[in-house]
Amino acid sequence: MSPGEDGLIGIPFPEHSSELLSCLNAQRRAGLLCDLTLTSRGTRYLTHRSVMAAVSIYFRKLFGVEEGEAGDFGAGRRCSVQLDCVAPDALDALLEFAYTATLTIRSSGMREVLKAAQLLGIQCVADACRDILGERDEVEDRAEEAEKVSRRKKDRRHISKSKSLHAPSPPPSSPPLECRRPVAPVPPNPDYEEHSPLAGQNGDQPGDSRVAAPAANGGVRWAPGEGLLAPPPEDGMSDEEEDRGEYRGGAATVAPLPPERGGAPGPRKRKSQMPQQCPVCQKIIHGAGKLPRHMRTHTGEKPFQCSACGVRFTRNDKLKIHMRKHTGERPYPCPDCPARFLHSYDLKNHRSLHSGARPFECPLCHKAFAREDHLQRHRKGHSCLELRTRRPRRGPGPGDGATPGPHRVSPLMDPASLAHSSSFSHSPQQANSSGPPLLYPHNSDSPSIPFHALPHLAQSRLAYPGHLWRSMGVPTGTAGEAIGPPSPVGPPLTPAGWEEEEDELEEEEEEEEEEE
DNA sequence: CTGGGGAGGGGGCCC
DNA sequence: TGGGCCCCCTCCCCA
Repeated sequence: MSPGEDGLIGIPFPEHSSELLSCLNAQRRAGLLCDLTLTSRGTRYLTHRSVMAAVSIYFRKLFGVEEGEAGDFGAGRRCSVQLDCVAPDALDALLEFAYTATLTIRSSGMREVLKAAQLLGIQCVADACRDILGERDEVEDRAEEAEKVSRRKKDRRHISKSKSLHAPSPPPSSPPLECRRPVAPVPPNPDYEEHSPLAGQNGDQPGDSRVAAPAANGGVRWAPGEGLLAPPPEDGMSDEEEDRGEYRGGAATVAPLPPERGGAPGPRKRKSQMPQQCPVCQKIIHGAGKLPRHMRTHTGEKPFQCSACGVRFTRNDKLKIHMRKHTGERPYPCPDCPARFLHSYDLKNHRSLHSGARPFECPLCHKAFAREDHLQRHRKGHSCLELRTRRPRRGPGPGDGATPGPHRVSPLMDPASLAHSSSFSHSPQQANSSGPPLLYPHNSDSPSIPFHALPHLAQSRLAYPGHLWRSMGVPTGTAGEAIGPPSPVGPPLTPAGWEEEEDELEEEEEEEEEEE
């Protein structure tokens, strides 16, 4: 915190967003405070306009949220929307998704949900369905190509620094990704007009606002960087295509994302070792066959049970290690003492005790640690904050904070380095861990959205569900790729404002290094 | 607050 | 392509 400045501290409540969503869902199920009635082929669904506007481009446009005017849909007025072009099951699934962040659908209904998601402008759902169906979004291709270029540039950096708090410069070699406001609805398309969600429908409740949205609204789809696009020809989604999802049959709550994320454009073809994106947390999972393993962290499925004590595990290799406790096997003996360990990494940590090596030094108080996680824990505590002094810029010798050992420790206690720390990952468990004020979950390997990319949310300090970000059409590339207006982020969100100057200098240096 | 052990999860390599 | 195995990182818990 700057001297003499009444710095603001953002206290994270990681559970808030999920609890909020859960509460809203309970209200929806109870019909409480529902100000929107959706009707699909005779089936009515009560819901909340604000929620639908949050997840759906279509409803955002319909309610005038984009233009900042609620029009006839102002607060306190109920309205109904007829969505006969959306199958009831698909609409139900989308509503469940909106309130639970989980899409539960049957493979056979995937295409209906895809159509509904495209009609309503729920991009992330459309993405997931499209991926399962083995279809490709050309707009996404371009975005991913740009992301790939940028990611390569970032990978060149040995210090992972998040620039999420600073307005990034677009990579010169990559086309800028823009988060544009949707343009005006496209002219009516005869093919879509006849099943436009809203055409010619009346409200059916007292006080309802009559919805007479342009017919073409129902036939649009949203894609980042493209505004609202004319609907693709129906043959663009050939019914002859087989479902190629990895979760075939029965209800699918998860969906594998395209291996092309970050990969080569062109026809959809899985490449070995190609990264896949988790449809739940949007995390990129590297390695063939690793996505199902990762998905079990979301589903809680633990198919591997210990025959001795009944403890269950998500992974076979973890069960194998666990079994060592029963067998007494400790395959990693210390050559310097009788100690034996279950894990190789434990042995590695242990051996550093013998050597006395403390390669992990706090750049602020210069205290050295044998283990990196201990250093991280130390830095998360407050003891070091009070001792912080300006870090020596760069230079040789111990304590310079640049290269304190075999592992290069992120030298600054700035938001960027904090964001890089695992405390700011997507994992709710990790996010629960105590730490300095954080802004939103972010991991340099994860597709997080910089705050400034969404100026209307820039004042918020809460983590925002990923599906909402994506549904807003914001490119979910790595931080620094979504190009938005100049950051309106106002008050300092962390007590690290005094380091901003250093950060800027360091960024300049890094840019110079890149140019070299 | 720190040291140490254990566990969860991701990535690489190989089959 | 998926799974096994291993290594590594990080977090949690306890002393």
